[in-house]
Amino acid sequence: MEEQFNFSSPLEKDFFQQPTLDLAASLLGCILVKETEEGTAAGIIVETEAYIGPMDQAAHSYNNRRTPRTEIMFHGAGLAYTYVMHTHTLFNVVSGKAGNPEAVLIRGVEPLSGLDLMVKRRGMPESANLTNGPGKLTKALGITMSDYGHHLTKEPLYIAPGSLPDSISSGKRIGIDNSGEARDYPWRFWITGNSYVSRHQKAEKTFVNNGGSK
DNA sequence: TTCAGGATGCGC
DNA sequence: CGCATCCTGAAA
Repeated sequence: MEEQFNFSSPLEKDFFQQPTLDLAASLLGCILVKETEEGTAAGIIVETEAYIGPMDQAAHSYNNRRTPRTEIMFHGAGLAYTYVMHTHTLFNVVSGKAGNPEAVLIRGVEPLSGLDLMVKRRGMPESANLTNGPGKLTKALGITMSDYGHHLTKEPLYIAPGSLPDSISSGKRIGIDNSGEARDYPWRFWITGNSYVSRHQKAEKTFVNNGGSK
């Protein structure tokens, strides 16, 4: 029998309008859903990084660099920015006002449903290794370059509200060692202690929530 | 630990 | 053309 998944409705456009650093933190705990003909897979976002193009040397859109690849980042918050690095597709949520090329990279998710599909796509048994990295989670969820420019408020690729994390940590971003002083910006956010975070690193700050839901 | 894979962008 | 990159899996 076909399994049915009922997530909350997708987040609305307004959710994505917040400042990029706030959005990067707010996305933690939210649910990333991808529907394909093979089935639906979804995961809880547990790790993000902010890229603020105009002044961020680590961003593809640094200094407002505008190319076919970065073009979508100029078209407003809530769009999907996917790109290929070596052999892997990476997924970002565009943020900022139209004309400001900013985005949030999704670096880790915790499987929530469609686990069998993720195992099949990754060709390995269930473990944190399934989705604990930006290139791994796109493969597990079935996110590809065909999702480039899709608005994340609707099927087949969307973000739904989840639960508020108990604690959020922040620190330096990963893999940008040749980006001048931007390499040290504390623009990486993760759910404290979650095992689907891509790399363990000392937190510069930790924020504990008091309760509530989102 | 090193290294290849291979899309994209940039500089020569 | 050569080289670097918001990465990953396999080899040594």
